[in-house]
Amino acid sequence: MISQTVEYALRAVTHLAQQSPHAQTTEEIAEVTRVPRAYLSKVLQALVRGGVVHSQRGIGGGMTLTKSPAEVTILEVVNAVDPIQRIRTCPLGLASHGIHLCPLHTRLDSAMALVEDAFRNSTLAEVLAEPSRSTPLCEFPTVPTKLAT
Amino acid sequence: MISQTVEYALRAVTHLAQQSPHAQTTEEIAEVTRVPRAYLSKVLQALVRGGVVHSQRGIGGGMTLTKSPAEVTILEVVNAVDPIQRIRTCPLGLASHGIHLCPLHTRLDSAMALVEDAFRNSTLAEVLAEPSRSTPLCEFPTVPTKLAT
DNA sequence: TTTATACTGGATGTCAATATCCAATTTCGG
DNA sequence: CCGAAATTGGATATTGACATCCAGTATAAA
Repeated sequence: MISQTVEYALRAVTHLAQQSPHAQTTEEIAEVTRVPRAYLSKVLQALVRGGVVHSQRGIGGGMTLTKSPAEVTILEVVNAVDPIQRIRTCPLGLASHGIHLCPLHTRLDSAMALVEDAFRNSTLAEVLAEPSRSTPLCEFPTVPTKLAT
Repeated sequence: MISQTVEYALRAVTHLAQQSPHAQTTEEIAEVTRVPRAYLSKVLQALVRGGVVHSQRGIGGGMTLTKSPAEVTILEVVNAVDPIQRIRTCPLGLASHGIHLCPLHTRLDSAMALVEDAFRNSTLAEVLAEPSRSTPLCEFPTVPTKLAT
């Protein structure tokens, strides 16, 4: 349902948000997010083309978010690499269904709309701010507990 | 997002529901639903294994729903051919996230849950009964007729 | 200006989803 | 029983998603 590429992209921008506004190299991101380095570079390229991420070559360069984490939605990230496929015309090519989908495809598209809305209403800042027992990408709790590992 | 296989499966069971309880051959379903015949037979096999569809060989045989259209949910059909992938453990394999997903993956899984719920609360009978300008799988508006069962 | 660093783009490889084909099997009706 | 109808299962393409590799290019710093 959620492609591997989307999963990778979200991990990458989450790390960029955590380190914002400091640039991170592809290599650094790959290690923290456990994404294959070579493939990650392709995913990041898509994010750059999508305007979500800025890239800077050369020493001291790397990747940064183009906006603050509070302004980047999950949906923007998803759309940059693997857009949600909404059903806009009848998949069977039935002319009479062209604009007004039949009940079946209306339901399927509604489900896609639910996902789109959920992603639209979620920002990277919210993901990082949410109190939780675990921190995104991080093996250990940010707030130390007396629980031994 | 929604795989081609799921789309095909839903078209097939929709047609079976429309013709319920009369058996339909793979060939008949393929024509109406515009699904490649050979591939459709594989999809139907999955539906049979999933208990959604019953198959009968030989002359006069074909495919029928195992239950009435009112009892078959979209989710059952989806689960039979390409189950919704819920996120149950941390995709990064972080031990500390094992059971309690981080906020990022919690959000992604919630979106999948939304889809699952939408599909669970939709039956084939509802899809067929819903007033609409177009009828599932049918090119022309259905003319209200007296049905003999 | 030189050099190390880091992204970019193209070529290529791998694998699962999609799709096709056919022989084998079951079943009904004559 | 026999033959036609219909599904089943296995073998085999084809395609796109995922992944790797490397030469080329841009950039900061010395």
